[in-house]
Amino acid sequence: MVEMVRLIGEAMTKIDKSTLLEHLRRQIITMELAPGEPLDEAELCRQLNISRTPLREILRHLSGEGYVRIMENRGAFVAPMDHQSMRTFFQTAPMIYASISRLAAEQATSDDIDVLAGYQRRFKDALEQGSIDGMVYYNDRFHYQIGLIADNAYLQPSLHRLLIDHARIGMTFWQGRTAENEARIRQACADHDRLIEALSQNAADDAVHITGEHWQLSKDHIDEFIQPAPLNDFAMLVAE
Amino acid sequence: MVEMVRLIGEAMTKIDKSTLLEHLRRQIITMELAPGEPLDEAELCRQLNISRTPLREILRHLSGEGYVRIMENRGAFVAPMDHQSMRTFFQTAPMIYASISRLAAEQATSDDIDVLAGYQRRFKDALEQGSIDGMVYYNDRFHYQIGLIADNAYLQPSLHRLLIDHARIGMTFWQGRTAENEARIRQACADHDRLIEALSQNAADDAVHITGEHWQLSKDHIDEFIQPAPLNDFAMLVAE
DNA sequence: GAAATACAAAATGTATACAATTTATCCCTG
DNA sequence: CAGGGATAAATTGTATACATTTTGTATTTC
Repeated sequence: MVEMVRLIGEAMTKIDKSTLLEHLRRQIITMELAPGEPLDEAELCRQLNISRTPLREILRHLSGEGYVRIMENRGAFVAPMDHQSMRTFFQTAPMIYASISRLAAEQATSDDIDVLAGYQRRFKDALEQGSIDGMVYYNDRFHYQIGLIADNAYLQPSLHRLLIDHARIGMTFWQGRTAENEARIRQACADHDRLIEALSQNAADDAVHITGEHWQLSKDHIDEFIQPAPLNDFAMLVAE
Repeated sequence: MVEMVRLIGEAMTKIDKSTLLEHLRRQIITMELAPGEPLDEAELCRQLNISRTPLREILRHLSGEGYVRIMENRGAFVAPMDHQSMRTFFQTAPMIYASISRLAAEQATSDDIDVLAGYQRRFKDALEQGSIDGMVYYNDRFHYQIGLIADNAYLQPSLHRLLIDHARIGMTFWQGRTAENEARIRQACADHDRLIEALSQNAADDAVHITGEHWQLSKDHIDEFIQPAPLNDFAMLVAE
């Protein structure tokens, strides 16, 4: 919302296309734009201060990246999240994350690490300021950057789609105010530091190991949060 | 080229957008449009008989799928293939192919198998007629369909990008006129039949195994074709 | 009063004119 | 004649008007 106001505030000046893309990506992964929400062309044109032609190209670009779904003659929607995608997510993420981490460790240069450390720094800033949006965004950018370092054009599109939904599924991760969750977030932050260290030393096995722990931390939290509260009424009725 | 003429022939009638997409995809994977080739908007508009606005949206759609690369203010190009992408391809394909096969075997329904068998049938037709374009295209569709059966939205984009380059890297596979290569093509065709059988029985391990052999067959051929002809001049000069 | 149809409003899809950028050509300078 | 820069041509990017499709509403019919 803050971002939005800022952009609308500058609505008079010409804003770069890639900035608008980044703006929309951020709104989607932070769920400021909810999954499945319809994206009205006319309204977005007003908000972003561009005409329909470039907006439509931006929406199709985001569609290609998996942020948006476009239905012929029915417009654009924020990529939906259903039960099926959750199941598939947990099935797929560990393999891709591990592969990307290994490749990134093998490829990483000093410059790569600098960029990565920059995102981790901004992530920590957001953590200190208690900015949930910021944490979600820079955590995403951090892992996205590892994907860039891995430099595998075939795995990247899968990683990107996983990151979109990981950000959205994991929103609760950053929100919880319990002491236990506070500790988990700090652990995640520490994982990042360890991962940077492993990557900078091209220690592939270490990087994969840390990534595994990092994934488990996130997964445990989500499992716990989802913890199905079964409706026992039916069982009580038919049991005896 | 045949396709092209057909489309131009019908240029007067209105052609569906998805048909144009499919047409361009086919031209790209069969290398009728060469990797890196610039795609002139005006010329494509004339050929496809549409105006620039929908063409640009089509090109951006193809860009999202990895068939095309778009450079700001410099137009669209057929996705390039460099040495780096070859290396990455061989590194990545086995893992994704295996995963997709396993998931497809777990998910496959009778209807899925029917569609898959349809592509295999058309593949065989192309094989009988000696249509290289047809073999490349329906082989691609066959494996693409297995991706759809696997029904994993996170792995599909990676599979799709692999299939684009597999079709292009493997073009020589279908062209060779040697007896040995003839046998290899028939083996590939037989693999497809075995794979259909395994998928229809939801035999995941079998499907993965067959996929492994199928991959190895393709890889051996490509290895052999590429067979590096090392430049020994330098070694001779410095050796003694 | 519910269902179906016809009409009206709104949204998306396409064509075209214009603006901005890139690329090619020509001329000038050294 | 090579190198550099200004100008012209070509190409891409954007805005807008119009066409088509979808969606909502009201009316009709049973």
